[in-house]
Amino acid sequence: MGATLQTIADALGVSRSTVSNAYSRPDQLSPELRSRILDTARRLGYAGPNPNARSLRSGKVGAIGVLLTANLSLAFSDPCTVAFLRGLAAAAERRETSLLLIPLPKDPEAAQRVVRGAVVDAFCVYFVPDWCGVLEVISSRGLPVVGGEDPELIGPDQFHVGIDERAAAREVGTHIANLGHRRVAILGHWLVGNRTSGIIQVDAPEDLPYFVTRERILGYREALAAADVPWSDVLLVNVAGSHRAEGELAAGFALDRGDRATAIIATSDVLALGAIQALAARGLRAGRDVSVTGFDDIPEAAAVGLTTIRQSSEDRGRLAGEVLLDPPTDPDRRCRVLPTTLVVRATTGPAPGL
Amino acid sequence: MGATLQTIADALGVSRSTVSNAYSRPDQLSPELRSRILDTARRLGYAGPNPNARSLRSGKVGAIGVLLTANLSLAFSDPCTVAFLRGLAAAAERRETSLLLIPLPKDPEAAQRVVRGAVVDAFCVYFVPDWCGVLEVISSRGLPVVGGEDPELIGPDQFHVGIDERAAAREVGTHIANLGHRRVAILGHWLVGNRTSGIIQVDAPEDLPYFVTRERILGYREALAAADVPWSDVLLVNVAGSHRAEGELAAGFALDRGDRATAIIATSDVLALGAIQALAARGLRAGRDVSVTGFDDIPEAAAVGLTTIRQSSEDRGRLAGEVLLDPPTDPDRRCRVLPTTLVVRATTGPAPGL
DNA sequence: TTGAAAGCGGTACCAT
DNA sequence: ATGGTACCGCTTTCAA
Repeated sequence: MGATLQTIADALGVSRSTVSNAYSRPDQLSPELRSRILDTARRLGYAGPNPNARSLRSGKVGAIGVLLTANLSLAFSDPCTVAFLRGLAAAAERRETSLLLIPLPKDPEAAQRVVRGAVVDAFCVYFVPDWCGVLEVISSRGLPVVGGEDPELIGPDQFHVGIDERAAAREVGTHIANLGHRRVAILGHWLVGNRTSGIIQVDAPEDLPYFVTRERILGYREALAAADVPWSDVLLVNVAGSHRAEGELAAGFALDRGDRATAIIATSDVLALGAIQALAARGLRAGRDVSVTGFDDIPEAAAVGLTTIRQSSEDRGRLAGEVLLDPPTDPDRRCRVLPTTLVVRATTGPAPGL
Repeated sequence: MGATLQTIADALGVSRSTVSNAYSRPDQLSPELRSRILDTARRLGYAGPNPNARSLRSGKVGAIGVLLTANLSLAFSDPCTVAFLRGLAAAAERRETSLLLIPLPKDPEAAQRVVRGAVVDAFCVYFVPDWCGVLEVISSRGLPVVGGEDPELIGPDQFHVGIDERAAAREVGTHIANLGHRRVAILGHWLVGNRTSGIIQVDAPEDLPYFVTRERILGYREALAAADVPWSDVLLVNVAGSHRAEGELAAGFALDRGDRATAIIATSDVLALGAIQALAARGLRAGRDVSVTGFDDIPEAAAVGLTTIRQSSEDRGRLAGEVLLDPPTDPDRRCRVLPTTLVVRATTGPAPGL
C-alpha cells in the first residue's frame, strides 16, 4: 500500500529500472538480485507494478471492451447474448485477456463518453443502435473493432463477424408464404427506440435503427412481397425487450383482433416462445391455428418444436474474439459470414382454410 | 489518432490545463473557448483524454473486476453464475461502471499475476479456491473486495455478501435423514481440484479447497451425523464441472453398485437435474426409488419438482455491487447474510422399505 | 548487468 | 477565466 517501484529501489539502493526489470524482464538482471528485489517488495507490501501506469506506458491493457445496449443485466437474461459472450470469453481466456462489459447509456452523448473512456485494447460491439455514434469514437481512438452488425466495417482495424441476417429472414418469409399465409404479423425486438410495446407502422424499414432487426425485417418483407403479400397488409409489433413475457404480450396485439393473423414471425426465439404461450392462453395451437417462427434456435426451441433459423451465437462470439486477438492479415478474412439454416419443426403449418 | 492534449493546446495557443478543463470541468472556462477547443479537437481527430493517462492520474478507472475460477465460458453456462452477474451488472450500470470479467488461470502464480495487473477499482470474487492467494494480492493492492466466500473478510475495505452455506446444507441433510435415508451419496462440484469426476474419500471435509462446497459438505455431514449416519457410510462423488451431463455421470457412481444409495444430495441444482436423468435412464423414479436434492432453486428446479435450497443469486450479485459502489460506513453492514429456504418438492420421499 | 533520464498523456493545485 | 508546473508510476532507450 503506497509503495512504488521507487520505494523498493531506495530500500535496496538500486535504480527503478532494475526493479522494473525484476518484474517485466527477468532475464535482464542477475537471478540473485532479482530475488532480493522480490523479497524486499514482499516485505514492504509492494504489490507489483501499478497496472495503470504500466498500461499508460506500454499502451496495452489486456482487455477487450464489449459494448452492449442498455442494461447489462438484460445481456445476462437473453440466452443468445449469453452464448455469444461464452464464445467470446473462451477466445479471450486463451490469451489471458479480460472482458470489459460496458453498459451503454441510452443517451448518445453519454454513450460516446463511456466508449471514449473505456480502458481497453479493442472493442466488440454487439447490439448497438446505428445512431449512437460509438463506432466513430472507436475509430477515432484508433482501436480495433469487431462487430456483427455493420458489414461496412472494413478499415484495417475493423472486422466483421456475423450472419447474413437478411437472407436468413428471407428463408423464413418464404417458408411462411409457401404455406399460404396472407395475414402475417411480425414481432420485432427493439424495432424502434422507445420503451413500449405495440403495433407500429413502418413504411420504410430500411430506416430502422438497429442493424440486426432492420435486416431481418427487410428479409421478411422481401420474401412476402415476392409472394404478393403487400407490406401494408403486414402487422408490425414493436417489442420493447427480449423476454418471453414481452413476446406473449406482443403476440396479443396480433391475436386479439378481428382479422387475426394466421402466422406470427418473431425476430427471436424468446419472443416466439412467448407468442406460443399467448396462443395457448387463448386455446389456440401453434402450427395448426396459427403458425409461429423464431430466430436463433436456442435449446428451448427444439424442445417445443419451434420452426426457426439456426445460428451459433457461441461460434460467433468465439470467432469475434479470435479475429480481435490475432487479426488476420488477409483482408478477405476480415469479414466472416457464418452459416444459418432454416429448421422447420412443428409450429408452422398450412394456413387454416387451405 | 496520435493527437494529444498538447496538440490541441498548441493549435489554439492555449495551455494544456485549459484543454483538459474543456473536457473534465466545463465550468472552469468560458463556453466560447470551450466550444472552440472541442471543435479543433474534432477537426484534428482528437478522441478526448486518454483513459489510461486519466486513470493513472485520478486513480479511478470505473470498472470492477470480477474474479471467476477457470473458464469464463463456464460462467456463462451456469444459470446461477449468470444470475449473479445479472445482479452485479444491474448495480454497476446504475453507476456507469463496467464489469471486467477476469478468467483466473489454474496456476496460482499466474492467477496472482493476473489479479495484480487488472485495471480496476475494486474486486468481486465469486468461486475461487482458497489456496490461490488472490485475496492477499488484492489487499496488498489496497483495493476493496467483496466476496461471498470468506466471511472473514472484515478489513475496512473488505466486504462479505453471501448466505449461510452450512446452515442451508444442514437443513437439506436433516430433511433427508428425517425421511429415513441411511445410504446417502453426495455429488459435489469441484470438491477437489482435479479434472476428473469420481468417488473420492474425504476424511476431513474442512480441508476442501473451495469455500462454498466445503461449507455445504460440512453442513450435510453435521446433519447426517446428528441422525447417526456415520460420515464413513456416505458416498462422496467429486464432479469436475457444473453441467447436467456431469451430474448424470456422477450419479451413475452412486447408482450402479450393490448398495445403491437411496438418497442423492447434490451441491447444485444443475447436478441434481443430471442425477434425475441418470435415474430415469435406469428406470428409477426420483422421490420414490431414490430421493434427490439440489441447491440454488434455479427456474428449472421448480419445473421438475426438485427439492432444493432457495437462494437468490441475483440479489446476491446486486448487493455485492452496491456494497462495492457505495461502501457502508457502519461496520455491521460490511457483512451481509442473505436468507435461504428449504423448498420441499417431489423428488424427495421416505426411504424405500420404510 | 546496472543506472540515468526522458517521456507516456493527463490532472490538479496554485498563481495570475 | 486561464496558464504554469509539479507530479501519477512505470517503461525504455542509451550509456556506463
